[in-house]
Amino acid sequence: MTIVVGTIGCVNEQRIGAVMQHMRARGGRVTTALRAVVETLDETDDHLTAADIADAVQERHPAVHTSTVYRALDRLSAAGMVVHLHVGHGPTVYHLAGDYHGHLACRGCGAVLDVPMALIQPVAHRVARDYGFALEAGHLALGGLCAHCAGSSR
Amino acid sequence: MTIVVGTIGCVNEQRIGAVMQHMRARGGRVTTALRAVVETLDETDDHLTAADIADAVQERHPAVHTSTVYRALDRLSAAGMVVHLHVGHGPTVYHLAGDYHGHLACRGCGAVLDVPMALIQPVAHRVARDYGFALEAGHLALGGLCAHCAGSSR
DNA sequence: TTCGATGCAAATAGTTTGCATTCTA
DNA sequence: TAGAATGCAAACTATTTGCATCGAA
Repeated sequence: MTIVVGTIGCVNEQRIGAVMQHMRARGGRVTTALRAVVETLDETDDHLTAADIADAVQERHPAVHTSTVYRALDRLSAAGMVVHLHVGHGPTVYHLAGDYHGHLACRGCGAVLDVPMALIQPVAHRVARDYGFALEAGHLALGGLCAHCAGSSR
Repeated sequence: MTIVVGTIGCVNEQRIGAVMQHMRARGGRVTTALRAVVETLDETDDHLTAADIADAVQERHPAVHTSTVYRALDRLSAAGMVVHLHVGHGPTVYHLAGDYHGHLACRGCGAVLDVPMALIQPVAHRVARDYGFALEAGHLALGGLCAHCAGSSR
């Protein structure tokens, strides 16, 4: 799979179409709101809050209500097309399900860093072995201070 | 009036006294509410939510308001005597600062497992080396499914 | 007797829900 | 045209804040 990393609006029509098709296949209906939510998530590499998504969607479709965005995200999550994660205090953030990666959240500036899952694997193995615990590391950000904030705080 | 703590209440008068003294030393005042919050945290090994703490405190001191509990927890956190962590969706949970440990939170049953920090160290080192990220692993629970829930879900 | 802490009420943020209506399949 | 999805308002949970009052040092 190719992920084009562009700054602005690199709409990946193919990927969006695939998501829509998947949603329809499982008995859901493809609506303006659903499509707009997926488009918004597709246009960025960031992790967006529900409010971010609602704002972006409403720019093009003012009638779409925030609660509809939440429901679309629920639907997409249930279908496994969207992943959400919790970042410390802050609100839940969402991104399209793609490569499975871990997250580092800086409590200084709020930035969320994606890290390869390989980095988390050793811990995942150990907690599985020692505690029988099935780690879902993509679902939660590890907290701390990023290089910049750690530097400026001393 | 003395109310004997029913069930288990392994009250550690020494530890509580130490916390109180520390709070006084830094210019704070030792109040009924503050003491009750610390006692509540001292009486358990669990990680309690603000609501849990408020309930327990109000059993003995009905006048203590929930917002006072939050303020006491803030004060104790600022002094480094209490640590809080975020567990997935759920509310923030608190415990007395003691040994520094990591947390595994089961999204099935909500249980929070304490794990020795040594288990997290390898990851902490790698993110420090590769990203300059200072991991604060005690502050966030790693999500997943505990042995029991993972077992019953298949 | 001062200033930190409290009680209360009210505000806030994030998210969910009930219900009548709309629109996709 | 059936029932999934929506818009809206209202509820809900967790937490914070303003302000007058109280009480520890």
